[in-house]
Amino acid sequence: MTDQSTDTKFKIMEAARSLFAAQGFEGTSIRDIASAAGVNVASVNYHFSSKDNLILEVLRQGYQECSNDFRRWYDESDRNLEETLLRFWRFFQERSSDLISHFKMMMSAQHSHKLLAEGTEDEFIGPPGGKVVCEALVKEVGGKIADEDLHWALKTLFSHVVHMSLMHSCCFKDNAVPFSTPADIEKGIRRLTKVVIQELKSKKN
Amino acid sequence: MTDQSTDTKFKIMEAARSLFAAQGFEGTSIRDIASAAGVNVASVNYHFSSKDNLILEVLRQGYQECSNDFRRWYDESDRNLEETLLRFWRFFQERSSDLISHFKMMMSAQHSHKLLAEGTEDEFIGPPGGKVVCEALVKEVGGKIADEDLHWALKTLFSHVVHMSLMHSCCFKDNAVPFSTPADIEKGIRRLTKVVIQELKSKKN
DNA sequence: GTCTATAAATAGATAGAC
DNA sequence: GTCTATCTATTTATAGAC
Repeated sequence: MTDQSTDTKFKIMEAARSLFAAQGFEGTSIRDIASAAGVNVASVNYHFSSKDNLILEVLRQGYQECSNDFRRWYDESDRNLEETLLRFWRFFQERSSDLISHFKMMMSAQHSHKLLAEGTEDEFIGPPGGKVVCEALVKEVGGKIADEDLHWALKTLFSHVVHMSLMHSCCFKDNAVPFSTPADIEKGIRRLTKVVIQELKSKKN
Repeated sequence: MTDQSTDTKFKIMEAARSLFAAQGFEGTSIRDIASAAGVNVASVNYHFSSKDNLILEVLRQGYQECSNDFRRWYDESDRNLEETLLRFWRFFQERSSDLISHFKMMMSAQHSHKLLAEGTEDEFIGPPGGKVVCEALVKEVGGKIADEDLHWALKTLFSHVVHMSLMHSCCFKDNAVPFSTPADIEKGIRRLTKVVIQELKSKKN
C-alpha cells in the first residue's frame, strides 16, 4: 500500500483532481499534473493509459467516495431532512473540486456521455447522495407522496443546495455578495427546507 | 452594416459563441472557429486581436443582450413575479450557449476575474436580469421587506431557475429524467414562486 | 516502475503578398 | 480585409535505456 507505485498513482490523482477543477480538462496538460504531483511526465501515461482515462478515474472516485460517505453517515443515526441537507451542503463544500470538475464535464458536449455510464452503479437520482436526500424527505413528510410532489421537492432542494455550493466555490468569496457566508447559506437552506415540507404536507391534507 | 468586414466579424462571433459553449475555451481552437464560420484563420486575430479578447467580447455581448432585452420586456407592460420568472427561464433556454459559457468561465480560476469587470455596467445583482426579478419580487410582496428576507427569496428563486436552465441545457434531454420537460419545469417554477411569496408575506404579519 | 528523448500533431499569433 | 505560409511553443503519447 505504501510502495512507490501506489504512492505515485495517488499523487497524480490528487494533483489532477485540483488542477482539472481549477483549469478544466483541456486547460490542464499532463505536464502540469506531473509537475504539481512531483513525478515524471511519462508516469502519468504509464499509470493511467491516457488523459481521458485519468479524468474518468478522478470523477468516478470523487462520485463514489461522496456517495459512500454520505450513505454511511445517514445510516449511522436517525437523521431528519434538515440535517441531511445541511450535511449534503457541507459535503459539497469539502469536495468543491470534484463538484466543479463534474459540472464542467457535464456541460461539455464531448465528455458528458462518459459521466452517465459512471454515475449509475446504483440507481441514479441526481447528485451523489441524492437517493439519501430522497429517503429523508419521504420519511419527513410521512405517508405516500405523489410522484409529482416528490420530484418537485427534490428538484427544488437539490437545485438550491447544489447551486449554492457551486457559487460559494467560485464567486461568492471574491465578490463579497451580501448574505452569502456559509452561516447565511445554511440559514437559507433551513428556511427552504421548512417551507418545502410545509408545502408538501399542506398538499396532502 | 452589410459590408464584408462586419459580416466576417459577425460570423466569427456566432461560431465562437456556440463552440465555446460546446467545447470550452481551451477546448476550442481558433482554427475550429474559423472553420465553422467559413472564414480564414488569420481573420480571427485580425478582428479580435487575440483569443482571450474574442471570448470576452462574446461574453459581454451575451450578457448585455440578455440584460437589455429582459429590461425592455419588463418595462413594456405590468408584470407580476410569476410571469417574470417564467420569462427569465425562457431567456436562459433561448440563450443556453451563453449561459453555459458564462458558467464555465466563472468556474475557471484564471478567467473568472475577467467576468466581474464585464458584468458591472450597472449594479451587479447576480445573473443578467437579476435586478428586474428583484423589482418584481418587491412589487409582488408589497411594502418594506427585510434585507435578509429579500436576499433569501432572490437566492432561492435564482438558484432554482438558473440551475434548472443549466440542467435542461446539458443533461435533462439526454437522460429522460422524470418530470423534466419544459412544461414540468415551468410548473415547478410557478409552485416555488407561490411558496416563496407566501413565506415572505407570512413573515411580515 | 522510472527516466530521457523524441515523434507527430496541433496550438496561437504574425509577416507579407495581394 | 483577406489570403498563404510560417514561426515558435506546446501538446499527447511512446520507444527504449536503466
